Amino acid sequence: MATRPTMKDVAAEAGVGVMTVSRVVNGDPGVAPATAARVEEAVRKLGYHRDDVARQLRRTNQLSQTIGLMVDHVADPFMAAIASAAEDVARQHGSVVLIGSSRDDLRREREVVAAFTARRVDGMVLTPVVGSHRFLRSTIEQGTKVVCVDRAAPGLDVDTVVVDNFDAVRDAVQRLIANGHRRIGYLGDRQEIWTVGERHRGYLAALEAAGIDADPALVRHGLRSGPEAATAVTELLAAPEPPTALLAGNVVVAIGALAVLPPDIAFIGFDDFALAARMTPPVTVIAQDPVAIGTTAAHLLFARIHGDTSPPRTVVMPTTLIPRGSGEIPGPYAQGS
Amino acid sequence: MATRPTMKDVAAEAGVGVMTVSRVVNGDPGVAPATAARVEEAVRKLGYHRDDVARQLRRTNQLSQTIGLMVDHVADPFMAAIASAAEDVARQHGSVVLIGSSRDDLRREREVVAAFTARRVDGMVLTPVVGSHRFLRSTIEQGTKVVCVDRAAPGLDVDTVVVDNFDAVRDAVQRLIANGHRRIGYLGDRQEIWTVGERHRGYLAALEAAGIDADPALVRHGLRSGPEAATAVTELLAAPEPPTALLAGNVVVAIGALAVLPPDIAFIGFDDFALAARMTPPVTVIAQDPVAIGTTAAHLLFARIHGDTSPPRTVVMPTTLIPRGSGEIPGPYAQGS
DNA sequence: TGCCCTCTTGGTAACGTTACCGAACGCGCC
DNA sequence: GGCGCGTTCGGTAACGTTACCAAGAGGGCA
Repeated sequence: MATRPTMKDVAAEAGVGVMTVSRVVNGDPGVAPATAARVEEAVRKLGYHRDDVARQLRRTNQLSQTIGLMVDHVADPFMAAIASAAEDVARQHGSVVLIGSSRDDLRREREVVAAFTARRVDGMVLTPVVGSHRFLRSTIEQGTKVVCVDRAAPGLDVDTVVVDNFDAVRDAVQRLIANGHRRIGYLGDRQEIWTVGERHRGYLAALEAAGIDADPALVRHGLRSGPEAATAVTELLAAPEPPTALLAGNVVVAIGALAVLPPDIAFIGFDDFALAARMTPPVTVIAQDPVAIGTTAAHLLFARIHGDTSPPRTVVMPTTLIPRGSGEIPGPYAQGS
Repeated sequence: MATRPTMKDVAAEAGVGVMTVSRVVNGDPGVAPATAARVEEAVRKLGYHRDDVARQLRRTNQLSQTIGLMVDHVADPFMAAIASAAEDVARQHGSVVLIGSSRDDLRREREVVAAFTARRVDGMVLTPVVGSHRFLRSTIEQGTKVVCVDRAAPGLDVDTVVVDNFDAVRDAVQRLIANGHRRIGYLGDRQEIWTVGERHRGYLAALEAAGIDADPALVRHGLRSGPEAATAVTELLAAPEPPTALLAGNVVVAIGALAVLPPDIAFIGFDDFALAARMTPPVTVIAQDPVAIGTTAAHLLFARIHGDTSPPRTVVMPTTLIPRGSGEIPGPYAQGS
């Protein structure tokens, strides 16, 4: 196994100095075309690739052209779409993306962030988990840019891209109420997650505005997977006074719930998903645009990396309620029924 | 904005030499507890993080604890599952993952691979695109390990993890034929992609074995998105002699096709997807296990990184045909109908 | 007391690159 | 011819870390 060639090897091969090789490799001006050709020939012959590790070390206050992206779980389609969008933007800026999953574990998030900063990322996009993010303080102070996406990090004064979770869920629940439902179930992930908390608040606000007492028996928090959500639905519906409508707080929960949901129960899910329109009945959803969210977050990050020092801002992206049928199933109090 | 502290700063703060700081930071033995405590205090006070860029430079023949993962498109749920599995394995080995998408573009693949090697990754997992991969030769010779996943790279002698694409599709098409279909449509991505070619060959083999002439009018290649697949289905079904059954070569095509597919056309898709069982009719699929595939590929890669020098091998993971209904719709030649 | 051995500690030289400076060369002009 | 200038090139010193070696302190033993 050949050892990796260095500029010195290339220089020797081409009969020039290392500085000339450096200039050619980086496309710097001031090299005679004939010399450059000789160097490029040597580069090809030896299979030389510039070593960015050494390069970054020397160019201390330059950029590493690397950003980090930490999401809850890469396999989650919503997060995957954000990741893909972020990667596209990074590419436009000549950067690559380090990826990591927190799996909703603060210790793991810490480790991922540490691994990122140790690799001198220019900045990172995070979907923060529950807990204190004070450990990010020193990282930020040392110049690493941070943008939060999907979830806000309370106590951390950074750019944030979120959607109008509270309004969206409140409006959706109001819609269910208007369609004649009073016993509306709520299925959500861990309530401590910012997004989840906002959505739950929206649910409660809609009930309160309609003068409906919130029944804790209709609420299930902490659902982390499809099967957990399915079990929760089965249990809710087996209760003495089952709900006539359900709201699912995210797409994982929604898909899990739909696997066992009878077609006569009204249903609205947060996040759109493929084939929602082909279900029986077609599924009404609160749609957000993960590509737009990821793109916006990445643009904010690169603006910071490139010197934007304006005060941190929070961008609220819109959601759209897409009525397809499942959310329009009338409830027992529907007018005219 | 404070500049990033170095070991020298910590050493000055703690009143020790840099070597002592290095030892403490790396948990090396041979430092008196009292001294170590003083250093750790200084580390905390200054918010010091080890600079792995400099570390890697010095430890030239050591590992960078970074691997690359290049897939066609991160947002593709199949690829996202592989990415997630690979990240989990990487984490077990204390490594982080650089991610990149080729988007089926050889030039882009080259750039991503170059960006990976420039960052001295220990190895990479690739889903190679169409084209020659000779440019990987020098990278491999210089010690970067490569594992191909999902698709083989013809002409590249590396570990590869694939599924039995040919057999799986041939068996699925045989099943459609046994159910009375003779005009069976095929919807696929670019035929030049290894996986796609294998699946198409399986389709042709099943037809030939049954003595059915392959009708090119029933075959659509090069479908890169859901909408393209939907259009293709609409066109195929509008033809004078439309197919009575369809086989979709991957999940993106399948989901696109299902958006417009009438319920009386038999259908089998490659790759399982959420809620396939809840469609009307429930969708028969050839399922592969992306988590197992990604995990296997990552394990192979780390085995190589840790010194495995046995000859490259190809691991063929199993697929499972899951009959749910859509693939069992009888055709015009069904017995007893 | 002198010697050796262990424990702890620090100095120095790399790793591969680039920033900074200076040198060599050719050319035009006084 | 001498001088200045632009072009092309190379030497040297960093970047922050670790490998290697060496040195001082302290203790045990002859």
